[in-house]
Amino acid sequence: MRTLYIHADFMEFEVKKPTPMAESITDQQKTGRMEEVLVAFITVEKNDQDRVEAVASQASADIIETAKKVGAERIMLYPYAHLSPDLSNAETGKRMLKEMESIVSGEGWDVHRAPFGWYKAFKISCKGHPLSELSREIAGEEKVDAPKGEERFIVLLPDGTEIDPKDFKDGTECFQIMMGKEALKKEWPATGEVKYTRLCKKFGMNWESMSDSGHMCFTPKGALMFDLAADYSARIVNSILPVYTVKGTNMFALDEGPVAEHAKLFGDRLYTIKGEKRDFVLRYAACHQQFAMMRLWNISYKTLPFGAFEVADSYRLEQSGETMLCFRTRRMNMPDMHVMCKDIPESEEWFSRLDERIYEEAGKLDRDYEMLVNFSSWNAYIQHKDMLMEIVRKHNKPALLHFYPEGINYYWTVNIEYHILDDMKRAREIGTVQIDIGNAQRFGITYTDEEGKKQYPIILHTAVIGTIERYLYMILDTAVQMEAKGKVGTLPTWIQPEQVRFMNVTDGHLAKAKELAMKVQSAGIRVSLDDRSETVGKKVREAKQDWVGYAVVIGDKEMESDNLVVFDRAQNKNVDMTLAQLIEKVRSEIGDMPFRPMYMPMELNRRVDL
RNA sequence: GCCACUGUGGCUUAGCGGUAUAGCGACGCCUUGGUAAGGCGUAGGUCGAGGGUUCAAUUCCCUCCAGUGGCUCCA
Repeated sequence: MRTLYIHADFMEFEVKKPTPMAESITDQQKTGRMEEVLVAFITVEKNDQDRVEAVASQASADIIETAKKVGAERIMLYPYAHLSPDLSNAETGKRMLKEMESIVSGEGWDVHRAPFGWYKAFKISCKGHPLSELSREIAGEEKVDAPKGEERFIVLLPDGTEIDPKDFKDGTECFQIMMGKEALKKEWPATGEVKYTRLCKKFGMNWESMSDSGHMCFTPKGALMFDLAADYSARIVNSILPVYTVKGTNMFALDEGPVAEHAKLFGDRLYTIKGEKRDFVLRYAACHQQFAMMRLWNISYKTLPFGAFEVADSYRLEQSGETMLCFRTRRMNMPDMHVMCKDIPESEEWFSRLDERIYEEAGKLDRDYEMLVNFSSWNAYIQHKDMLMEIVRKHNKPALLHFYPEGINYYWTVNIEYHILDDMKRAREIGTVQIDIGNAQRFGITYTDEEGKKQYPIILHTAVIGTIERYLYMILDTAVQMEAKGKVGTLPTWIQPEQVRFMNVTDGHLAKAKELAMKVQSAGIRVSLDDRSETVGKKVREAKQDWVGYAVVIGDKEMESDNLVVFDRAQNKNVDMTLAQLIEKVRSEIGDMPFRPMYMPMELNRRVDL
């Protein structure tokens, strides 16, 4: 259906002569006039024929909403065949208009339906304000997954008690805020100034204005941090179980059955592109690729469980007004692992282990999670209750259980969203783990069991540190919160773009500074050299602004002695140490975290201003 | 997507019906300086895009685009 709305001072019409499909009308119905009216010109299309009720209710709702918004007092429904080349048959058209008339009047509106199938003359006076003319296309999609029943929430305590969220007053601030938002539909608390974007800019993480909304670009510092986080995500999964690392494409044809089915379950937010012959969906996680590969693998029960892993560029068409730097993007990078398990008990065992690791990784950044546990049905809760109780007891914290309306065919049965409380007092989901019982069958992934029979594995989905972007968000937010407490904001040493910077006092000290920098660099540390002809004060100022971990001035004193005066950002003071001690200190802080060399020249004199 | 606000050189920004501030940065010269900005100078902008009102629009109005905040959404 296509519609055109005009908010008018008045609208009047008069029928001229009938067309062959004209409805029979009385003399009284041959003219009509309304004032302060929203006129809806309506074209019923062929597509609407098999779903008159859905279209009529959607269109009526939209008309009423618009009428309220513009402040119209009355509504006129005006059949108007000229908005579409693809008309429905006359029967459908008449039925649609009558249906809409009854819905709109049922809502208490003064409504007038102009006769169908007559040539009419009309006079209209459009108000001309911005919303006074609007057009719509109404698809009237049948809601395939129409929720049956209500969603509900329960707070599950470590002692096994189940509490209604509105009666639960304990738990962390994060838990209360998450519960308020999710279960009690409370508004977020008032937010302060958004501070993390300052750090995004400082470290070169920005929107790319020449792309679609929600696409980020990273200049060298950000690119380096990004890659280090991605390296780390790979290291984590490989330390958990045997992992097959793969690389895939990011687009899949929508005419492939499993892809289409999976897409349907994902709902809107699909990012699609047109190809030459086929239409494609951009993957919203690594699922497609890994499942498409694994359906071809010969898997024995002896090799289970194992993981498949990729840092997958993933795409979701988030609403444009909803994008948020490093947190909600249309293109994101998900370190996505799927764990193939032979049965439910094995999947629960590994679900628990992944949960543990997810908490551990937040802990390494001094952050803590609260759990939002989603169930696709009450039965799923009963089925996994023992596992969940074990998890809740282990963390000794409540979990907010969310039950989706029954009867929706989700691929997962249970998933946990792990939320942190950020500087703006918002609960933000970072990590996740899910149990998937649907996709093995959908994609035809099987393993051979002890008796030589084909079985469908249970698949766990997990992003242990969340998307790379969100992990960076958590790191930057942690730094923002340090500053909020009056401390100097720092990044963990391993992910600092520049761990050490040397700066010479005069030209005469440059060779020495460079020599020391090279030594530090060869120890596997990112080091820069401020060789510009600037004053020491200025160099130090900029080193501090750049959040360099350790800054060392090289002058006459350092020419003569091995002792260095090192500015230590974390302590925010100067510390005396030798070069060997400095190297040892930085290396031990990096520990066994990933290392990459700098993504830009060592010498500041050579650097362009980014 | 909806509502509100914002959009001025690479960045931060002043201003306003008569084509525009300043700082940082860049570039040049001087300065060889010891832990958060050394000095002087030069270049760089058709004030987000399009349309309208006007003798004249960066300034007022409309539309669009982009960003920010809130809402909604987040199988």
